[in-house]
Amino acid sequence: MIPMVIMNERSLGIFKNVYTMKQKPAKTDDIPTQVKNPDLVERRRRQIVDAAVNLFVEKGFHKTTTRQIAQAVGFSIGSLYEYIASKEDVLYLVCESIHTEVSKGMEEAMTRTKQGGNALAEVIREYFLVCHRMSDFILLIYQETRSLPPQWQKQVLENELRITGLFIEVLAQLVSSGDLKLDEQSIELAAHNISVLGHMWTFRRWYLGRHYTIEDYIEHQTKFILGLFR
Amino acid sequence: MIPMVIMNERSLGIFKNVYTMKQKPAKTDDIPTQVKNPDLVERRRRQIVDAAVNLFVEKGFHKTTTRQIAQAVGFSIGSLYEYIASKEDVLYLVCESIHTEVSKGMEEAMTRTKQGGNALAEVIREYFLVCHRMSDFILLIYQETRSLPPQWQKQVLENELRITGLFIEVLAQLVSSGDLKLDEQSIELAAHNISVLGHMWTFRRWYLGRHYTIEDYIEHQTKFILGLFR
DNA sequence: ATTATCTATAGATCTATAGATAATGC
DNA sequence: ATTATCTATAGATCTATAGATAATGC
Repeated sequence: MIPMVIMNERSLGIFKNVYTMKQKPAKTDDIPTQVKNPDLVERRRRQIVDAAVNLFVEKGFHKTTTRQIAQAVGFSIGSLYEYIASKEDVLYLVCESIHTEVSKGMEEAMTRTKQGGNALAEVIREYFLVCHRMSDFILLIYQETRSLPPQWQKQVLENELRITGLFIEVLAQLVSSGDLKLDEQSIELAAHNISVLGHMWTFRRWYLGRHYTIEDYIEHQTKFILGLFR
Repeated sequence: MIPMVIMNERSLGIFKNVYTMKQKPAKTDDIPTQVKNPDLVERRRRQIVDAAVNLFVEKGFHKTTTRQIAQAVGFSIGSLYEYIASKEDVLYLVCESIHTEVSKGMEEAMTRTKQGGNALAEVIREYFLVCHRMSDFILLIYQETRSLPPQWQKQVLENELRITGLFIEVLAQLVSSGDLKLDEQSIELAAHNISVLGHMWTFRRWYLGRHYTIEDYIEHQTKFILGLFR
């Protein structure tokens, strides 16, 4: 379950509905299949995703062929097309799965830190660690979202907003508890900044990774972000 | 000419050679051509870049065909291959040209603001405006750098570092003039952050552009970045 | 003669499907 | 009988080049 963003509606009215969009019906309904057994479809699609995500990370979407995907999964090209209708479908399944993984990581982090004193620093830390673990996959989303058909592209972008919404939630709580004084727009932009600084570790890792550990990075960036609130 | 990063070597020794890498010989030397006249090569390649960049922005690199590029330039597929040796060459020319454009914008900005009182805010402003103007093209680099052959990929990443180096330079001057107290690593990361927050406007524009003008964005982000230095 | 450009196409893929085969359950 | 899987290939590209043609300069 994706936690809804809880916020003070009076002070944060503009965020209503933007960061809380319901998820579309599960992917099983979106992508046509010739196979009747739903459990089998789910299982096989998980296999497809597991094989494809590695190929996409390694060679990119366009340079990976449907045959390579089928081979990596361990069945024939014909069978692959029983579970999807096009190559783009595989990319969508992959993007979906990555976002689910990130969301799951963040949910765990949120419940683990909700009670703590310095909630913001804790959440930033957990988020950055998720970005660290998911580095290759987040990068993939940056690079290949545009290869998706428009309606799915939109869905991936909404997923990004949902994660940004988690930071809005934390910041809004700090505001309503009086620990922080920020207007609506500043809260929103700060939340986007946190999201993107997490991603920065993934797409500048070719440089940062050679000069900083993830712990260095978290420490410095947390100081930087909290600098706003002095 | 790319301005070298001038810095206090004692206090900023670790940056030596990393952000100041010399540019490789001009692209004309890197990419083979069948045509003898160098002026013609340069002129035609400019035409190729102008046509290709728009196609790549519109459809992406992989979904653009060499025939479409040739047609958009206005000559035959055969002629196209007199000026390049592979489709990847066109992508490299495009990436090169985008970086040259961004660098040019930043150089102008740097000379225009160097004398001013609040140098950092001015430079940030000018940089963000460059990102705004070059939005589609910076996004393209994020998406397609990985489609380049490794040696050119590396060159594109070095170009990114050069731009980050400009911010290091400005920050280092503030430090040496006593207006700012920051250690080496914090300066470096702050410079990366500024670079990436400029890019953020390009890759989250689908959302931010509907809620903020570029002026709003500059105002808020400048406050955010300067927050570090109170 | 030399340089630049064009036409026509070789050669290599790659996606997606039709039709055949094997496995499963009544 | 029904469902899942496989083999073989149609059909559609797409990159890159060979060889022919046109333009330029001595």
